[in-house]
Amino acid sequence: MPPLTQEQPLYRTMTQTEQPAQRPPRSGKGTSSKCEQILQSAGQLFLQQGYERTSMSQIARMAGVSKGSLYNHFENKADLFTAFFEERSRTRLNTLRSVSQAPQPDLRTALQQAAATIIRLMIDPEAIGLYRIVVAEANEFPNLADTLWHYGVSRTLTGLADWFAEKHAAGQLIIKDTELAAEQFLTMSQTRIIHRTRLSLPVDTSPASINDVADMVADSFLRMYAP
Amino acid sequence: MPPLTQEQPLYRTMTQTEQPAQRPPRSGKGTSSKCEQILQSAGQLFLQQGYERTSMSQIARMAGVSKGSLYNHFENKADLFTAFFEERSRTRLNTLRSVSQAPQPDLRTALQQAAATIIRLMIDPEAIGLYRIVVAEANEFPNLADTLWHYGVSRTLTGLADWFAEKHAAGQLIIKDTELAAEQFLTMSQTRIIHRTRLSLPVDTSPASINDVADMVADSFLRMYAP
Amino acid sequence: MPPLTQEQPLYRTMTQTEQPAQRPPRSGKGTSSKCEQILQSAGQLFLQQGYERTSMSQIARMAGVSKGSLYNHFENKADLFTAFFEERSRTRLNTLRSVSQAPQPDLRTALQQAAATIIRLMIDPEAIGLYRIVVAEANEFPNLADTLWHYGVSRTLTGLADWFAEKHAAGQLIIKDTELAAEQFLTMSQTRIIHRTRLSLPVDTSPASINDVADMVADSFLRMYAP
Amino acid sequence: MPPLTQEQPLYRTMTQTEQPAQRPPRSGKGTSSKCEQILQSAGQLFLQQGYERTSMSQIARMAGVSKGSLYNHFENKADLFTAFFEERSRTRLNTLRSVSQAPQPDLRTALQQAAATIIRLMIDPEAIGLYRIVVAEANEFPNLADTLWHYGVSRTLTGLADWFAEKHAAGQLIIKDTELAAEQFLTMSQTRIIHRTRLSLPVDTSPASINDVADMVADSFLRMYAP
DNA sequence: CATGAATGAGATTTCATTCAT
DNA sequence: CATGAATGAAATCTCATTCAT
Repeated sequence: MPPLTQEQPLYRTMTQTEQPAQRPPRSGKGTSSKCEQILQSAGQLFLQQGYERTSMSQIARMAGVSKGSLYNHFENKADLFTAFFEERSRTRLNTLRSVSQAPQPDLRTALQQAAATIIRLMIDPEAIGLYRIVVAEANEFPNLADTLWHYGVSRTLTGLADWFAEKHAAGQLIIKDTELAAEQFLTMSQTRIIHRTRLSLPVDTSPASINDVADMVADSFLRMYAP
Repeated sequence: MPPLTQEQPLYRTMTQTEQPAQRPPRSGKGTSSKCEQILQSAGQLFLQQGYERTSMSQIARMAGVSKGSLYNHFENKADLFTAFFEERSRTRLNTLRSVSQAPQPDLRTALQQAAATIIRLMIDPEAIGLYRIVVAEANEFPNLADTLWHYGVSRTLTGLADWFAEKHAAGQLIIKDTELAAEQFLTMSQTRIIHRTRLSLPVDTSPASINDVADMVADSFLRMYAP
Repeated sequence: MPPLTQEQPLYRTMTQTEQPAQRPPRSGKGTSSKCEQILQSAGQLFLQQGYERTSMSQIARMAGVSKGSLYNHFENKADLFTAFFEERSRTRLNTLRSVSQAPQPDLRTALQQAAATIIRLMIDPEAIGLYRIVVAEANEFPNLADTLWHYGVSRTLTGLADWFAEKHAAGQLIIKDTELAAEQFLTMSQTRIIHRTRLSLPVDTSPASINDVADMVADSFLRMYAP
Repeated sequence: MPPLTQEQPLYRTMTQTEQPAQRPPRSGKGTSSKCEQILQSAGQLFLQQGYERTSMSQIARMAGVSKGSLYNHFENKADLFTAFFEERSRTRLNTLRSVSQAPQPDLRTALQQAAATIIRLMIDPEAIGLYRIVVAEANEFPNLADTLWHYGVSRTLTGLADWFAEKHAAGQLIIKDTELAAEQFLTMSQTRIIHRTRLSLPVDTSPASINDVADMVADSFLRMYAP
């Protein structure tokens, strides 16, 4: 049996605008529950153990299907993996979109809440798992980063930038490059808690601790951009 | 402008004092070139491919030794892996220590140079590889993060914090919590370039681009902490 | 992460009454000839060479299947080993049951025939092999002795004891403890021939020699228990 | 009562006269303590784990010598193994010799004590281990059985036979073939306790239990051979 | 489509033995 | 003699994938 010789880079990096193919479960039959079942189990295992440590047998066993069935729905392990990743990125990360949509009378409060929301969302075990997978497989599956960026970061940045533009127009903030500001805001929100959680370092993730960091982010941001 | 709220007691971050065991190459016989040869090859492969994708046969082949020899020097694959990681962390990451030691007449220039240095060091392929490994194996090898923190982050933070304390004493900066400030500085320096490099996303790593981010970091930091 | 190294004693000793699990060949699909083929080859090799000296590759080669197939049918080498042992014990040792069932007019002749039958059955190469395996692996696989006892010794003893009870009731023998008498009869039958065969010592196993020992057993037994 | 039929010429049992080579530790240097140290450790491991499961590294480690030293004293693993077995057989099994040497006024008591002594000596863990090794390696190391027989069984049988001859001459027993009687006595002593201990089956080895079996042996023997 | 037995390559690890020092 | 690093063969077991049913 010829083994797959897949040392080649495999996947071309997408541009940020390119839309990842919305995989239909290979047949227009709709939401083939078996397919979802497989993706569900695969996801749990991939997120916990990573790509290499997860075997097709494990997935089949957990999904309650035969090993052969996996190959009826997905070409191979890599295909199942990317399908899982896109599905999870789509369904999970779009929650980040609404970071800046809860209106607050006070600007500082609004900023603080936005930062706190970002922190909470990004230390969720699933978000942490997706991040780890992207970083771990950056060489073998460069496309994952595109997917993550597309569904996760990109929307968040756009949302924040738009919001900052409004505040700039309203005279509450003075920001020339709103997109850079958005990136700064997002980066600063990762101070301490998100960073350490990604490394599995011991860290205080209590609401109080999250609020402290969010306070710091809001204050620093205002010092940087308040009139 | 609202004052920065960083009164919190700074929860215990890590066992910063705890010293990871300085592995002797199993015999005090000196530098045991075979051992280093193995570590060298293992390092190259682990950094490129990660833990699971790297096989002991590959390592033996590249090091020019027999498979059995690997097990005369290291108990098993995991042992070799952690030995490699500690050795590389020690020899490579201590360069981060000197981030803030080049004296500059101008404070802003000094800050900018520090940020630029951080960026340059952290997008070095080896530093990126070490980070990826820690994140990828955070579940299986939680100790890696401790090692990385000990040899890399901890020293940098202490160096920055000491420097900021001097500037505070000199009246050039107003910083109550110098350690938090150091963490902010380090986090902000990761904006855009480091972040995207870690994800293998296309990114401009030219000196000009690095300078731009460093400028931003310096300016923002001054806004946050200048008198 | 290295797999768990399970040096632990593996198998708990059964009680004598507990019935060894009647392994189905993992699927009720019938007689799964592949499975039997494997067991057949494994048996031949285990009996000749013992557990440690027999390799899975050898078994696969002799059975004409791939190495991987062995692990589709049996969890590991130890599992295959115990499966083989139970199957052989069941199919081979139950012949011992009928030791005392050939009716003879003369009691002494009957006893002599019984002893001769025991000797013949127990110096059969396969029975010798099974005994050697049990003794050799008594520490690593304590369950084997239970199996051997269950399928081999236990039935023989019961058969003999029942027979002696009949003769006692008929006044031909005076035996209080029929079970002890059965054990004595069985032990005495092992004098010289069985004993030395087990040790691979040179020994005369001719029918004449067997008859001599059987005579001795019958005579001694009658001296001990005749009225 | 039919007379015991033991007229047969007693086929040649073994090379009882043949003396196993008394290995000198390869150099006339006397009792090279290192050699004994190695044999001691090897013995412990071989007895516990058997031949195949014991590695040369284990032996070297336990003996506190280097692996290379093993090969300075013994040609290879098999050589070390047989050397161990002969040394242990010599030093341990000769205790069996004195089975019948404690004089007792009462013949029945003397027989009972002899049987009890045999049982006690043969369920000693070391004796059990030696027996298991012989049986386990009967194919690979047929010589072990010779050694065991020479140092263990042969002497015991001769001692018993001589003793029985005395009693025959004294008119206390009527035994034509004293050697066969000795073999019967030895075999009967193995009933229940020794047998089951060799198989690691649960068995009562209390002094009371040993006395019961010894009583049974003495009584049976007297019934067989008393005038 | 679903199944699960079959496969063969390759993974980690062990081990008896050698040899230069 | 003693040492211990080095070796290469072989052991057990895993895994992605295929294919007949």
